[in-house]
Amino acid sequence: MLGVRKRICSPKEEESELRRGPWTLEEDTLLTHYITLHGEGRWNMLARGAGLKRTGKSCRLRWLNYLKPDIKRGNLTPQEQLLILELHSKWGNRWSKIAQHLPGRTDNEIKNYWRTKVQKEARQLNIEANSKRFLDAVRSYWMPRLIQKIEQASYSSSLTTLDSLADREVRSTSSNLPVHNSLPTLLCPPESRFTHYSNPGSENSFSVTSPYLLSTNSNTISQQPDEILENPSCSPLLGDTVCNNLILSDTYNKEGSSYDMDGFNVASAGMGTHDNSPLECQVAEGNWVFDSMEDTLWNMDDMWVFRDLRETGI
DNA sequence: AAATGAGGCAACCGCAGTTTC
DNA sequence: AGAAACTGCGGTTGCCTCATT
Repeated sequence: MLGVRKRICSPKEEESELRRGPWTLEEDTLLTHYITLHGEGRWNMLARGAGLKRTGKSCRLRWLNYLKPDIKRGNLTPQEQLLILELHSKWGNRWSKIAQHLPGRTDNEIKNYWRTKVQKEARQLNIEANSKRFLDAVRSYWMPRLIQKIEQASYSSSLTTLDSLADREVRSTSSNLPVHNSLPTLLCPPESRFTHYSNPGSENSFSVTSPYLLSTNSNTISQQPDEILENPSCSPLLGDTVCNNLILSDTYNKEGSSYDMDGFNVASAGMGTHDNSPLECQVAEGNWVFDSMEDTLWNMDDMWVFRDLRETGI
């Protein structure tokens, strides 16, 4: 495709000068500075304008996957992992589409996560990662485990909150904060494909009737009715009873509310009963990342359970 | 201490769709 | 209108780091 458009130099000349491989700090600075002044877009022109000996593609990739200010760093949170699993089960390898629902995460990062973590586990278990069997396992075992992790983290954080309140001698004023009587028990017999949580001590009890479908727009999560409705296949799998104070999303709000990402639903404090209203979450931004948690989706318990699952032939 | 292997991730490639001239 | 350039996406590669032998 030889250009009709004006070129500063011929493609061959240009190509011979092009740099490849890892970006240097100087290149990063040049790119960031140029984009700060002139904005994104027209990447080939931008590359030349910034004085970078890189292709426009390379600049775009570097910016979108690494330099852009709102990019999140660090391990994926259990919530994010859960969302990835759910959305992947729905859309497959549509990484950019999935990434749109995880603010600050890039398609590349999600793709890498899937390939290094999820596919690896599937390989080790001799299951095709895109098979229905694997999908069932993910939905029946690993998603609940993640939810459990999320709730446990929530529980810990609420304890921490209470402790810190106590330290400040104001605990008595916050007696309305719910305290879990017990952690949820995962009751998930191998023969069942459904997920059940129970927390006998909790008065709050909900039913999950649809996938944990959350969509994001900027920094908010909003339920997207169409997407949920177009995915009836997910509902039966997740139409399970969940007790306790935790549910990720589910019944979309017919009034069309949206939720703050920071409020992404690990419902703990102040949760009412489920009455088809959107569930809200009291997890503050600082708790969104569970540093102490394993960054991997699977742990040894998961593996043990899954081997059990294999034997039972799901 | 050196060699080896695995994991993680940034970057590249090829293709398809869109935009620009 | 059509060719060229641009953009975005998904798949793949290769390099770096760290753990293990």
